[in-house]
Amino acid sequence: MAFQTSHPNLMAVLQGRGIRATFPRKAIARLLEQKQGGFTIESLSEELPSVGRATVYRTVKLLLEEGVICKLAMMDGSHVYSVSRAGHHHHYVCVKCGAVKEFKAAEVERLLRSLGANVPGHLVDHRIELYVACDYCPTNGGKIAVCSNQLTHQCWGLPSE
Amino acid sequence: MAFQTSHPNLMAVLQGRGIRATFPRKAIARLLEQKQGGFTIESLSEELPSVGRATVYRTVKLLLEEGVICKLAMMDGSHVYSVSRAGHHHHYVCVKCGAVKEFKAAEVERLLRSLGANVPGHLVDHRIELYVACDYCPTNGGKIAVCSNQLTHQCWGLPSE
DNA sequence: TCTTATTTGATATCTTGTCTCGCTTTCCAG
DNA sequence: CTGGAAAGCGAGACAAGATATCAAATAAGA
Repeated sequence: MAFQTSHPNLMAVLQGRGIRATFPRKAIARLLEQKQGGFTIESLSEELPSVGRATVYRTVKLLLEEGVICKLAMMDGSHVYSVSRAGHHHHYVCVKCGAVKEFKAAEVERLLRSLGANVPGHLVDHRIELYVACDYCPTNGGKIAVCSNQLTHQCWGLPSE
Repeated sequence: MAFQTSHPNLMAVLQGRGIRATFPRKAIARLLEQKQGGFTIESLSEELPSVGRATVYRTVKLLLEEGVICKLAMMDGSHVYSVSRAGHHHHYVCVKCGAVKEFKAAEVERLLRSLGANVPGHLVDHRIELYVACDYCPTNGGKIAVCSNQLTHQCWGLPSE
């Protein structure tokens, strides 16, 4: 299992695709580069009241298409996003506070290859999410908004860089 | 990997919980017991025009709570349901026609146990979905509604019981 | 059969996300 | 530096999926 915490320059990623560096996009990129845990569109929008909701959705979609953030499904079907710091990976998600932690495991890839061999057709993609109740998290109804960066940080016991 | 095709009596499951056997519920249960592949709320509602949408949602929710059907996320975030015939299992989903096939694999369970050991907290649940493009399926924009029972059946090459 | 609590369907509402459109901003050619 | 075409913006309309409301209908035990 390997963890990586490089902080990509999200705006640069978009510009590399010929996308203009506007004020709203830079604000979103800057904010996300600092995020430790997961985030929702809702929470992003609240943290950037000067940016329109539509623009938040549009920018998140662009970042998703570039593969620098991930969209994951919570147990209740709602979505949480997280900045993708490693290459291909999967996620632990705290069902209490919505914190997200990436993990990579060679066994998972091996397993997928073996499962794919039994399929009538071919494997196109997959979704693997592990839902965790973090002992350090206060129960707060699963609303990520209540969970500050410090909390999501602490939740997974990450080093406070 | 093991497959099971028992057809549970869905209405009986609900009655066991003290829920009344009304006409709409019996109609939904009867229909689902015959379903081979996945289904959407939309498709259910179309097949049972005499049953109100709200009742379809309500009954599906009851069945979900009883654990006799599964709700899975497609790649685009939309949802497909399938009647759960085995115990704990995961799913192959055809991204072309929405057909769903259950699978059980001891390796998956082993892997989950090992991953769970590395978690700061405890594993509450997980989600594993494999997206497959079935060679036998006509491309139809991913709309399950176009895919009759025969088609989903044939899609996975199941024996025609 | 009677009675009551449950369930239903129509419809309103809510949530999440996309689309539209007039105005603003970016950024490059000149 | 500009000037202007093209890209991007925000507000709000719209769409899809799902839940809540409530008067009327109905299941099921007395």
